[in-house]
Amino acid sequence: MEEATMHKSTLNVTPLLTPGEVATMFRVDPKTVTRWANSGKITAVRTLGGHRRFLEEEVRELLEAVPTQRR
Amino acid sequence: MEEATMHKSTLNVTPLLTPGEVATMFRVDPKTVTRWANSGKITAVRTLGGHRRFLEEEVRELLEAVPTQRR
DNA sequence: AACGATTGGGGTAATTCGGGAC
DNA sequence: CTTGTCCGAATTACCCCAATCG
Repeated sequence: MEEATMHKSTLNVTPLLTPGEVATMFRVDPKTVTRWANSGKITAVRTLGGHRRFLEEEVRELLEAVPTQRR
Repeated sequence: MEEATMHKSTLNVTPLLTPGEVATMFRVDPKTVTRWANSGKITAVRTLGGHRRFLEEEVRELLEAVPTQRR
């Protein structure tokens, strides 16, 4: 579909994830994701109300980052 | 809103298990599961804090008993 | 405005980590 | 050779309640 005929606007938005979604992906508690953000282990964007949102791309990288074993 | 109900988009979810859960399923000590991971016998993903998470699918496969013959 | 679900603060239990030795 | 246990330290989970989200 061409841009001119698209109904929804094609804004360049970086996909964001909620704390709950990130928590699900890592199999941890949402509060744990919050602690990761506070300690600078993961980038966090804030809503105007103070809630955190996370970069989907960064999350996927962090999930793949640590492979398996080490001797 | 529940995870299953949210229409956020197809969030890539690979079901993960904690060391304790895997240990319970195999009826072994969690430390033993850690040893399996360190020796590369089972795949492990890491949380940002260094804790291990295991692939549920792989665990289920490993749990499958071979009645007639092993090895 | 009102509603259910989620999140953000805190505090306190429970797991997990790593090493090491038996 | 595998497994369970011991230890201290670090990480994570669960509890409350008020605020934000959609």
